[in-house]
Amino acid sequence: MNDLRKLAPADCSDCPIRHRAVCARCDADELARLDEIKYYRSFSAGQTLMWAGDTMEFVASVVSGVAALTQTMEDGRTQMVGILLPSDFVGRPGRSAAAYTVTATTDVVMCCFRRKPFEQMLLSTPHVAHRLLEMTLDELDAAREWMLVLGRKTAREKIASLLAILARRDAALAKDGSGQTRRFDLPLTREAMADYLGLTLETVSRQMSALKRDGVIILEGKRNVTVPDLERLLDEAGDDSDGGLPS
Amino acid sequence: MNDLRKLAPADCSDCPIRHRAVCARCDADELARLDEIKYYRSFSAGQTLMWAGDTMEFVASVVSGVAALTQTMEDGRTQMVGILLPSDFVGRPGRSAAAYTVTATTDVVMCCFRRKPFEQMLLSTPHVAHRLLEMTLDELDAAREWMLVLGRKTAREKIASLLAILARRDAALAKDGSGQTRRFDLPLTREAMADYLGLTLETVSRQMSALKRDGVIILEGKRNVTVPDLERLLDEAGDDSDGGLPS
DNA sequence: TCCAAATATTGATCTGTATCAAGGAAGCCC
DNA sequence: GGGCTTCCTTGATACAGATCAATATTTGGA
Repeated sequence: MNDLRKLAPADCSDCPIRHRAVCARCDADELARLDEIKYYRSFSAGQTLMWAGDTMEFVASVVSGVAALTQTMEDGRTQMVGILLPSDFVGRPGRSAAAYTVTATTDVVMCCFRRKPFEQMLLSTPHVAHRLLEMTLDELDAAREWMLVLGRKTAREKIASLLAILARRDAALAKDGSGQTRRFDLPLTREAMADYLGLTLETVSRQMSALKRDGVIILEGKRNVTVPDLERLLDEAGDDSDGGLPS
Repeated sequence: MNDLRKLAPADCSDCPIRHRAVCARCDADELARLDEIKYYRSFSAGQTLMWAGDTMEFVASVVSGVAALTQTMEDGRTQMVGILLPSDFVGRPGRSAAAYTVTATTDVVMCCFRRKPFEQMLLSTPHVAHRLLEMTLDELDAAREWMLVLGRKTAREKIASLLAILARRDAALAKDGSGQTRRFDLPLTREAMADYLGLTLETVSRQMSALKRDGVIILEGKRNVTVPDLERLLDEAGDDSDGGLPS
């Protein structure tokens, strides 16, 4: 995730998946086979798509919206372990039980593939397996980058890191390129941000206010964020200049 | 990592890789091809195998010893993002620059494959790619499990979580099965433990002392740990009974 | 065998974030 | 349009873990 490669291109608003996430190199025949085992599902904000431990009937890609992968301890402490943006893939071929709880944080449309036939296809279509390996390695990098955020950054740096990811993603989506000013809608509540960052929602709120007071971001309402100077934000995040993303 | 599947079986002390990590399903011909592009390298404790950003000439599997993947911020804050145990794989086919710094925490022997020919082999040998996908998914699960530890657990729970992982791994290696008492050598300094757990080394030391005082562990010297009651330790780690590992 | 360096322990104090608590703003249904 | 409900902000206080500091133990080399 957080990878430009995973963003839906403008010319496939219908199903970005077929073009990018799974079968960038599929021929017509292979696409037809995928179409056969594919179906769409919609979820509304707040809905849980699957619970950790559930049997998964499908693997899927996000067509639109944002979903969160979370792990929870017995006493209720919750950690978000991943965020699914359009074109991200969820599900683990070869394992039937879901490892995490998946919750829609906005309205979400998923493109699902029935698991068994998809696994068969993996075996017979090396470049699909290859693409999946590439995507999984990207996610592993993202998860490890996030470990640094969770383990070593201050609350302010954590917030800045999250905003930087969202600002870049949105800029890429909007294709407004290298414009200095970035403006986007937060797809997460303060509580969801806290769960992603290993903080409490009060601390998130305070740090958002502090970043606003210091002019690092401009807040209109609670969800609309403008970043007047991306460099400044990255600085606040403690990232060594480019944060590992191609731009 | 932290996966039983990745442990060297007793019958291939020479090179566990060929049997498990990469080519569990290779035929003689394929093994011969792998042998051609394979060589061994030794590193002594404390040595850095590669720096983040370095060009990697090879991908590799750990034959023996323990190595750490770390990320560092400009000001020196360091986070360990992975620990390489025997039979773990390191390197990213398709990308030449190393994403993390890799450091030997004990003496280490690696089984290296030259990168270019290995990538070729991946393309022509689907089950190797498949095995790699499986391993990468395991690592992703481990990384995400660790995100919960970093983001939400207390210092005491973090220490207990780390000890639990090491205790299980060692028990599996020693094949002493379900014996209640587990005894092993810590392959990490207090500082390395701190870097793994997102703590300071003083806090690690204090919590180790506290766990010792409370009878959760018995310490002989600084590095030899005995766990009289694994259940108790898992309890201290806050894990819901089995911590996600098969046993 | 002794010394120096590396590693670990323990204590005193400080501080960033959690926790507890009280409103305030925005959406949404009747 | 009033009154829920949900989400957010802000303040006061507490505490876990960081930091600063001193000492102890182990290791390795001459």
